[in-house]
Amino acid sequence: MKLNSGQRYTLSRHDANEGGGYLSSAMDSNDIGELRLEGFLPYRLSNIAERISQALSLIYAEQFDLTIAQWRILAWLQQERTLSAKRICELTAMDKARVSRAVNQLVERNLIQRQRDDEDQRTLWLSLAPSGRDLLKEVVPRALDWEADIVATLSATEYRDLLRLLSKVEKGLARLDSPTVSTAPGTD
Amino acid sequence: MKLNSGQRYTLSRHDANEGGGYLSSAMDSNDIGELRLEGFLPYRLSNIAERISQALSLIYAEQFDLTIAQWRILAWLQQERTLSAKRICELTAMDKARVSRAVNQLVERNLIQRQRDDEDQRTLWLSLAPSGRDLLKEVVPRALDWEADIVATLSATEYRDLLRLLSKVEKGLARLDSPTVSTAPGTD
DNA sequence: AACCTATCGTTTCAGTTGAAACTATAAGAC
DNA sequence: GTCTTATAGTTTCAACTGAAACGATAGGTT
Repeated sequence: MKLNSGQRYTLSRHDANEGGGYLSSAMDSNDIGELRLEGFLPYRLSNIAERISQALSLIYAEQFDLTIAQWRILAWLQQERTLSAKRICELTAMDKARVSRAVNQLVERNLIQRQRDDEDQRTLWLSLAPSGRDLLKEVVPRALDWEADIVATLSATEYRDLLRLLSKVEKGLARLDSPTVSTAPGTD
Repeated sequence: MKLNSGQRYTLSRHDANEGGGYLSSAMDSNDIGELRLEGFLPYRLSNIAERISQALSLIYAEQFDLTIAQWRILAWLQQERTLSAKRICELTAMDKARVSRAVNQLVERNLIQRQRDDEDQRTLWLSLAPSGRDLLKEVVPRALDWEADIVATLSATEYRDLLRLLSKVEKGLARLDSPTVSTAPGTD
């Protein structure tokens, strides 16, 4: 299988897509060593995600004075009741410095509360403060309303399919992120 | 239709999702004024996109000393032969300062060329230099290979569906991005 | 010609970011 | 007890970012 215009490279984790020749857009590109960005998933995803984030952050920022980091933390706390900063890092894929700063700003604004763990003085448990809960009651409907507008072009089935396919991509990602567990029992 | 736990808000661009009750995840949340992030498309997209970008940028950065901005510009130039900085801004959703700096770095490294338009001295036409073309011949196969690994969990149909659904979302976005044309003749 | 407005790209500057250093706590080894 | 190593979260610092100001060019009006 001629993978890419004679170029050789060493680490090929998969040898071939057993179907052969599907994944049309990307594979077509591959055959001649060129890239068609419209068919390159990383590009498409980050492009769309960035546009959406930019547009959505207008709601967070202008109307509620929240950064994206702050909003994400609030949203997760609303869902999980209580979380450590470390867990938030994992959930949001933000680094701990960013999380630390956003958390501090939220605490200063009295939107969330911080409490030391009794058994491990290093960890702080974060949870929504009443005013944070109130704020979310205003932001969340707007965010959901806005999302509904965006996806109005999709049918119910398409919407579900999209989420499902994204989950699959996420799984593929996780598989590569932890290549050490290749033969492990698997925690899924 | 009870949209969100009694909260009222003024600008609701759509009145109802005529299907009613579909978009399960998001709409379920909406009914009780809470947000389930797993079903919130903006969150899912930016989360996955960020993880992918982070992972992919290891290839660009560590092995080829390219920032994401630089890589995007190279990839677009490979595809379009010649572009102005302005057009690159539109294509990549990056602001012009960022593009300007990335372009300068690429010119310094002799990966791209810059040439003034004869008729309009303000615009500079950018194109790949031979060494830039050579570099891409190395990077592109790796990027495509990496992508193939990620989407190996998807069937050919699923992969195409995903791209198609992303396009639909993009269209929804574009529709909202230009809300000024609501009553105008419409430039679509 | 002079003037006004618009556009392309660069630069400035203040705010944000993340890698690495750091502080404080924990837990195991001796 | 004292080491040593590990972990949670903070802070430092240098790099990056983007909004706004800028310089240069274009095109229209008078």
